[in-house]
Amino acid sequence: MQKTLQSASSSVVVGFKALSDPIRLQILELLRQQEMCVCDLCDRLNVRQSKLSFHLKTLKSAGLLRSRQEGKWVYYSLDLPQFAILEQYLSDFRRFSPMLPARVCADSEPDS
Amino acid sequence: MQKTLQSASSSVVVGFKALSDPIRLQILELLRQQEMCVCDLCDRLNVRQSKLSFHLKTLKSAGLLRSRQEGKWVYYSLDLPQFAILEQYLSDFRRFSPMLPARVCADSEPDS
DNA sequence: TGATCAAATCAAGCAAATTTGATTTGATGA
DNA sequence: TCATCAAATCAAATTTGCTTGATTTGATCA
Repeated sequence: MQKTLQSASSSVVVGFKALSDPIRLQILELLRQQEMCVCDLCDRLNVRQSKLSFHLKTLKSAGLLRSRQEGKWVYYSLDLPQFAILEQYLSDFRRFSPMLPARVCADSEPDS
Repeated sequence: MQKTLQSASSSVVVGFKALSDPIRLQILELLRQQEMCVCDLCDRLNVRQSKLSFHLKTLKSAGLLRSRQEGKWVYYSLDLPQFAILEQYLSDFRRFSPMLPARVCADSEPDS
């Protein structure tokens, strides 16, 4: 059973799941510009702190964010390598799809 | 309010959501090789027909699959342009992230 | 027309993710 | 030590997504 490429490792599923929420994409888009602390993100996104904390945890678990503590504050920033992995997973679909014509759906036994 | 790039259009969220399920990734990986009808996918993935139908609909709504009817059968295949859009969305994070150093979290008024 | 088969749809039940408000943790500084 | 503040955690309520079995739709063919 040869696999053409990687077979949906769970880190890919987790990555895409992390990307599948509007608030989380907004977080990422803000952090694309610069590292930010939780309180800043709260202000800019206008969401409650516990809610933000939940989504930050989701993104961090997925490997998309890193965090760093400085005094009372915790700064979050993008963890770019994981973005590259997901990007690669997607690009493989385009690169290796043979664009074959229809496969005839033989009702049963292929019978040589 | 200038947006650095696209701002998480809902089609991107829907796309990533569609990609965030193991069964759906398996479907895509099978279809990377060739177009297939629902019954073939059922056999190969060993899932019930109604379940598969649900996931195929999810993928198609997200723009990742196309379908084509031929007699009693419906053939599904990858819809590659949408893959490229999601790929582009991800790659923009890597391309335009300035990798700035820490942003100091000034408690309140910036006070010049 | 009626039988058959592939696929879609539907409603009900179940599982997982999200939101909310309250509480806890942990660092800072008086 | 105590007060304060940023952030994480928790339990409960809610919402959303998934699964299942049954039914419906629609095409084919006798």
